[in-house]
Amino acid sequence: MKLSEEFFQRDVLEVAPELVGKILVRRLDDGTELRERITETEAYRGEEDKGCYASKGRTKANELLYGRSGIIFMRLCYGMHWLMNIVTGEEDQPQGVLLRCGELHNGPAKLTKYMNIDGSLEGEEICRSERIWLEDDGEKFNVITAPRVGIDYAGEYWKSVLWRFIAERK
DNA sequence: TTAGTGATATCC
DNA sequence: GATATCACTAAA
Repeated sequence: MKLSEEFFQRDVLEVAPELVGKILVRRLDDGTELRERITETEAYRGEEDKGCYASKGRTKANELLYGRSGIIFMRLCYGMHWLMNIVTGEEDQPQGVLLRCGELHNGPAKLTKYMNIDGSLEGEEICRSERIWLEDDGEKFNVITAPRVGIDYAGEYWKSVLWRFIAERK
């Protein structure tokens, strides 16, 4: 079952843990379908979240985060790694889910590399796209929480908040 | 541990 | 305009 737009229209703190265990499907131009279960996500929420791209206000680069839910927001990191985010929540609320790793590939950039995901998917609507979408196969997982990674600069509070969600098979 | 890589933010 | 920073990975 494909995930609907309503799924992403809720607060990121509801969407992120529920996204864990869902299946990311990527259809390449030659018709090949790649699928991988998402095993780890992170929530980024609002301008007050120092770890969020939007913490320094709205810019051209993070504009998509403020947009409608279900839109894919790509970030090029360290010049060579694509990280994939999905925008959630209401319009004008900068929040989104980072897909941090899949069942077969640990590491956010490995996931996108394997899936052939790059800047060309920026702005794609994940509920309407023919190139990439998410499916729910009904399988349930335990979701454990942990502090987010890679935001040492964000300060003690935002560093310690448990907005990282990891799947654990039941 | 360190190099590689490039967009963006921040500083002149 | 320049440079400092960054949610990473692979190779050593």
